[in-house]
Amino acid sequence: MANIKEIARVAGVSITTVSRVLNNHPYVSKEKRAAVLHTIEQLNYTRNMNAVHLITGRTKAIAVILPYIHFFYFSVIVEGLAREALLAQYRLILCQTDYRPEEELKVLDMLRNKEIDGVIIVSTALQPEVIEEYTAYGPIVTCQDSGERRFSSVYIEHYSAFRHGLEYLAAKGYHNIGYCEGRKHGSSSSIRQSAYRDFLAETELPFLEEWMIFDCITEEDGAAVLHRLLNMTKRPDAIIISGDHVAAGLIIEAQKHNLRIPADLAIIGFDNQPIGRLLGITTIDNQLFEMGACAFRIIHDQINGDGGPPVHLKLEYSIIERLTV
Amino acid sequence: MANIKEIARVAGVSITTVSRVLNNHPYVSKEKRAAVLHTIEQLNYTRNMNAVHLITGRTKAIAVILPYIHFFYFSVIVEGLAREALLAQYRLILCQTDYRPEEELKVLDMLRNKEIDGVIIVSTALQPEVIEEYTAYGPIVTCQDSGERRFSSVYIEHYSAFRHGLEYLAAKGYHNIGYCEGRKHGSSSSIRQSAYRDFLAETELPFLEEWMIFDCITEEDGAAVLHRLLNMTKRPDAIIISGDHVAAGLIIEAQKHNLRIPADLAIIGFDNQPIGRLLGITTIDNQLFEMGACAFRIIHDQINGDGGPPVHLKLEYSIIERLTV
DNA sequence: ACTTGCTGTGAAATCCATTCCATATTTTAT
DNA sequence: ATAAAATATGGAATGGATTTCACAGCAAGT
Repeated sequence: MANIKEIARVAGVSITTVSRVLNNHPYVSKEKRAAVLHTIEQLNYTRNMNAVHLITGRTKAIAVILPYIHFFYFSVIVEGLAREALLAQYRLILCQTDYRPEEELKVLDMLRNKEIDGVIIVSTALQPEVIEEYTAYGPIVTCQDSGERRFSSVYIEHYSAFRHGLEYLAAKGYHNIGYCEGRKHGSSSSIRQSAYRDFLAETELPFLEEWMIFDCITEEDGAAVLHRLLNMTKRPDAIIISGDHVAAGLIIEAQKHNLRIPADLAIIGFDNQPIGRLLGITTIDNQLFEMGACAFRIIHDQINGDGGPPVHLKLEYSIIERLTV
Repeated sequence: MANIKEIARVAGVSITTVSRVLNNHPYVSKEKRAAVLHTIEQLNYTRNMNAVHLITGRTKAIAVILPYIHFFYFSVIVEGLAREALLAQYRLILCQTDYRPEEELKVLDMLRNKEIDGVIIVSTALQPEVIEEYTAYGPIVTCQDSGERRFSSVYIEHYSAFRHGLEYLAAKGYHNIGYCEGRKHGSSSSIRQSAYRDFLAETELPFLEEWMIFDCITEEDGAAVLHRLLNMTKRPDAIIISGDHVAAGLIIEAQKHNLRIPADLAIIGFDNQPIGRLLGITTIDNQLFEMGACAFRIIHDQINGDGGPPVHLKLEYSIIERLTV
């Protein structure tokens, strides 16, 4: 396979000149440029990018850490990332780590290894302190609210968004409010739990341990929630659910059992998913696509700019009123 | 930043010895190994992987070409890919190309550039002939039925699967069968269209141009389909829809308009999505996760094995009978 | 006529690890 | 005791580009 040296030899110029042509540098005469381009064509030459990466110390690649890709939440964020990456001609390395810390650390090590120019953490099992140690090796952006860390973040305020949802339900006259969550442990999950507990405590609304339902990941988990609700001696009259698809599961199952929404059970979801739009689910929009897009733009700026202080960008959520409250 | 030379100097050994330790090669004395490891620790050294990639000519990275990630179909295939990639300790480079040929070609060029060890094409706008030209530079696997090409593939037989669905509807007594498709142009889309036309022609069932409905991508497109159906003078009594989420949109909208499923309209979907399970949609399961997993295993074998002839792996689909037919 | 600045060109250093080859020492087999 | 094999180690070539530096020629400014 031809290399730059070969091109130089055949074209009768120096290696430097070939490199200049390759990189569109000035100060190459028309004749030599043409000769080089012709030789490149003729020998079917392409640059070995690994050599370029080695000498430049850049790869135009960014790693994305997330646990799974086939969840709506993650896939929309990645969609936002990918759109911007395409525009900026960067590569995204999808590092699906299943929330395994050792795998996530391997990805951060890629930053030390110079394999990548930055890391975008969509969701992680790692502590912020651990992530901070890697800021020495390159820019890192999270899509979680991690406080004033040495790495950047794009986030919505889950505490506030969640409370807003609860206040909305309370204002509509619902006083027995349940709560559905995905993972029990997890940074934004914990924030939402505190918001829930704090709100109920402050407003002196009833709090039952069994009204906090965890591990609701899929549509079918949502359907299962209905049966748990039906078996309760005291049942909530409203429920806040992280994920419209889970809410959809609950609603569809509720229809089968003639439970009226919102008369018997009010529901507010999250993520503003298409299925929620269709079913008329009242939801909290958290700008997932925009979050991905912003995360990319931030890291891109940090890679190509001054590499100044970390950016903390708060996105605004909004409650979309529909028919389930 | 420390490099291997520095480690060798400080540890008082040769560069070769450091490399041996790094790569777990035999023939290094306990003492020297310990000294090297200690120095590595002390100087906080890590390999520059770009140098490794350059000299070895391998990157343990595989590019994945697809148009969007936030569609169920693609995200589940990628989930399958990612699981296997994690096991094999390979990196996936997500190349979301929006079906732009020029971007897809750039990805294939990465194979020439030695940036990646292989390419998995989940869905593409390129012609098979174009893809074949790149097989010279490394292994390529598609998740589409492309015939006996010089690149590998994992696929289900869309023609046969689609006909099977139609036969199933016909056998159940439905004779006016409509058809909902995502993109009008596209390789598996065209195959399904032929299957539809062929079947109707052969069985002499009624064929109306307006019963072929295209650009049904989202749940909401599915809902829109209902309104098109309602406005038809002659309406199909059954419909086959590529994508359960689109079917779900149609079904949910149908409920709102008191159209009974399947009495007024039978529906068969594709992909065996969770939302379909929940709504009891009869569907054709096309093993998306498995398709991704197999695609990865095939390319992994080709990279690390003999690099023999292309593999063409056919996966079996199955009709899952539920309540909408 | 003379400095300054721009254009054009190439030699050589650099990025950093892997690996082939040569050599030295020690162990095992005959 | 001696040949053969295994262990241990390092020198130097290699992979393929970018970039700094030095220098030459030529046009413009004073």
